[in-house]
Amino acid sequence: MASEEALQRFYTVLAAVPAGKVITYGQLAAQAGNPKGGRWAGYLLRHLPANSNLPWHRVVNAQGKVSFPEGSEAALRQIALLEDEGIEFSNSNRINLKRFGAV
DNA sequence: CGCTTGACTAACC
DNA sequence: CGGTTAGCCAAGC
Repeated sequence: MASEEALQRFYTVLAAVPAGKVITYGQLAAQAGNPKGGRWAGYLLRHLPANSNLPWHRVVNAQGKVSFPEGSEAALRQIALLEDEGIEFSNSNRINLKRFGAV
């Protein structure tokens, strides 16, 4: 089914994101075959298998920011992982997608 | 089958 | 730049 193929592409693309780079939900969904599946990407990431080695932390929204409320443990964890990979954050926890964008 | 919800995005004001 | 509206996708009830 196309859905399963899209899902496979989604995981493939996500796994293909190099360390030190980030990708937006929209781009991720677009490369997975759903140019308008931004929400779909978010849904999948949210229901991601716990024992997967997928770099979910390299996925940020179009604003170059974490899609979690600032201060939340999930957001802090993601930011910490990204910084550990060399990603730099601006004064507002924003990432320069022009520099760190995987696309 | 139809409405609501959600880790989204772009356009508009 | 912040708040609102509309569009899209898939899952849950």
